Amino acid sequence: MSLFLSSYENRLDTKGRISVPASFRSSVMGENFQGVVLYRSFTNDCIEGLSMSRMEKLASASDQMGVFDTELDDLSAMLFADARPLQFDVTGRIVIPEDLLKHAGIKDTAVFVGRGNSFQIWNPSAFKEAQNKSMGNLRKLRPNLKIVSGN
Amino acid sequence: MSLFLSSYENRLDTKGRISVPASFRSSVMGENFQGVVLYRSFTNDCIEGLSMSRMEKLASASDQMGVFDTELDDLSAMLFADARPLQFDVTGRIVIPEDLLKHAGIKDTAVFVGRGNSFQIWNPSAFKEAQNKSMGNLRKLRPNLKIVSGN
DNA sequence: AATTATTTTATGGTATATCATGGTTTATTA
DNA sequence: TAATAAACCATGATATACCATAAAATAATT
Repeated sequence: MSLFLSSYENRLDTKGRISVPASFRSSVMGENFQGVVLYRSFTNDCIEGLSMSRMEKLASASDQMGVFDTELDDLSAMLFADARPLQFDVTGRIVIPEDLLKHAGIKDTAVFVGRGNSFQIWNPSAFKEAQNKSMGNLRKLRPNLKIVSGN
Repeated sequence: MSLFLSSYENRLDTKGRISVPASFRSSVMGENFQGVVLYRSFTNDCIEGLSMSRMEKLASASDQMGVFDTELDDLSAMLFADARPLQFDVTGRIVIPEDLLKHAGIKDTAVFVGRGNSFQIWNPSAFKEAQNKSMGNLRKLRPNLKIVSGN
């Protein structure tokens, strides 16, 4: 499974359909579930996205840990209850459920934001704001920030 | 076997019949028992649900451990005694036994809640309450909560 | 490098199938 | 035979499969 990288701004049509960026689709290529899993972010006003294979990994992890870790149990419970498996149509679109759109404040345009093993879907202006904010935080905390270079 | 994901609110008809969500049905597709196994939750006022194949896995697991762990033995004994195998009808409905409904306080509407490898059936308002509670727990314990990212 | 051709991708609209739900009839069994 | 449960049939709402076009990106050609 390849990574979710870069950002793409796409439009929703009248039925709430939206194209998943082609590069995001290809990172799910070869898996048996041709689609993504979405859920409302617990921490931000945005939608979180995962591949089904990753979701399955989380399931087996929480299966084994759950007995001992009630916190993790709460977490995974919320996650699985909220998670929406959404299959691509022939042209690579999904329809994002109403409550998810509402949670992210998305109306007619959305940004898909790569996050490596996952991705997020944002209202475009909300994303810019959040981005500025975290950029500000970075500058504040690390005036001489350098990206680690390593092979 | 695919995962039980998302939540679905369905209605019971006058005979106690209720549609098992199509996506839950499809996660049992291909198994020889076309239905689910239900039992009263030990920890919550709700009904627990499993596929038959998973029930069988639990059986063999407790077979191996049970000899040494009397607690686990008691637990699995209760589980097997209480478990009800319920076959789908042609349209994908089941009738949930009276005592299970009573235990979960379900009257005319129920929510099927995905939990990964299992699911639960709740009274809608009771579920909302429980969900708020565990969300509260999470925020309290982990203000900077992040979903596990790893392999 | 500029232009054209070809493929991929995004978007819009319509038709079809699926699903949840209700009702009716036939079998079971107490 | 009355009561109960299982099989059968019907339907409105909704989602998804299908078809068509526009825009963009890539490749090919001059």
